[in-house]
Amino acid sequence: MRLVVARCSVDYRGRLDAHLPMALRLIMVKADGCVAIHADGGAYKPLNWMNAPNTIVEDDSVWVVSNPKGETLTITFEDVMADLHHEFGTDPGLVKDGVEAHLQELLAANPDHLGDGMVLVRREYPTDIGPVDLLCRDAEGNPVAVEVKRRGDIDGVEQLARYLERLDRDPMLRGIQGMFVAQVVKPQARTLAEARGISWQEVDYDELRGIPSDELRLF
Amino acid sequence: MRLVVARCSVDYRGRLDAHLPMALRLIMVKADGCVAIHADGGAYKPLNWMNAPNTIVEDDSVWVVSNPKGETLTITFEDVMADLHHEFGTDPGLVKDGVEAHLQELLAANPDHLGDGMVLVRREYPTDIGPVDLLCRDAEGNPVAVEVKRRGDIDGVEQLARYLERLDRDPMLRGIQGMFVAQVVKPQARTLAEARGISWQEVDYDELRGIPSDELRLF
DNA sequence: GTGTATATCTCGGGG
DNA sequence: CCCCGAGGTATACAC
Repeated sequence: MRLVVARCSVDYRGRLDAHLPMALRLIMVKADGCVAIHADGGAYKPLNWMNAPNTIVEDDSVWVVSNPKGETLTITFEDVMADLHHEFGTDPGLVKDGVEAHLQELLAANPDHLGDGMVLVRREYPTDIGPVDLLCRDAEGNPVAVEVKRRGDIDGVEQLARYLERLDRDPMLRGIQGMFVAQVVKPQARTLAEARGISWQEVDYDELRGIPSDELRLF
Repeated sequence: MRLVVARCSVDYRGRLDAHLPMALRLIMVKADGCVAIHADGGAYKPLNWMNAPNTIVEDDSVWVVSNPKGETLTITFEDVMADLHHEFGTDPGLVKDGVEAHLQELLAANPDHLGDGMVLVRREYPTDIGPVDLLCRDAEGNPVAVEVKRRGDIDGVEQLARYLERLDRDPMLRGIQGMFVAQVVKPQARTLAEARGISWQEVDYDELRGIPSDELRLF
């Protein structure tokens, strides 16, 4: 990784045009060739960047970074305060816990949490436009398609509605109900779900995690 | 901005749990207190981060970064290869051109581009689920709701369909037509639009920019 | 490769 | 403050 602290101006031409006036900034060049221009604030997103793969041409006080799509990032240097280089090697990588996939696993192991007598038929039940998260049957044996999200937004309701439209065509699943499940279901999503005849439910991740995996199946 | 190159392990506890094993990385601390841990690859997104506002407690070889929401980022150092500090000052900021808002302005100024005799009624016409980009009337005086996107994806068609559903309930707008406009309309979006009875159109940004602002209104 | 869904999304605007 | 939409979204994964 190369780190350059310098006064510079930057121009990006590509999917849009963007210009950065001359100022002191950090230029970060990673081993894969990607470049990011950081100001001294504003979360982790750089002011400007260029992802790998790309080629960097250093000419005197100007760098031109270009990629195969024809986008270019031009950095014009005025003053270089620091310029250092370190070899990091490949990173062992990140271990995550608590994302949607895990929420889905927990609900699959504890379908009762979604309603008394609810049983799991299949996770990732396929349709011709993609898999629905959980296919269940309720206490009366009626089919229920469950869409799981960490954040319950309007898009997720649309997604579930598209699945339901397809699933309902299957004679085995005729009259299938939809259930939208998330840690937080946003107001817009609630309204749309209700308008579409889809029930919604908020679940607590920590509470779910506290439940031992489906003790009810062990009787 | 403070830049530390060091062997470290990192643990984040908050919206999810995440762990980074010991390895050589860059720790970037910006003037507003936000912290980002970068590996030597993987675009501009850091492996781990914590946004401002937060407090950093440096204790021997361990940093604990915490924010008001109760999230914590713990960095354990083994070897520090570099540690430098620079004052950047506030950045003059980015100038952008070519995003959706500008496309919408250009079309609002030149509704004829969307069809002969098309006139603008209002930009950002409100509905109870959000504003539609442009409300127009065609040469026959029939209402047309226009959704403008830079990239014409399936989501945009869904969005327009939702607006149309609401707008059609207004007696003044009964029978309203939909028009989906983007620089590129993806095949899936075309198919969905046609299935929904929504017309679609691709527009050229540079061509639009070349048109002087609505000369047809000056007759 | 395109298409689809997720994200500790980030960022900005409006109520 | 939250809600909502856009993004040069980036990223992973299926087809």
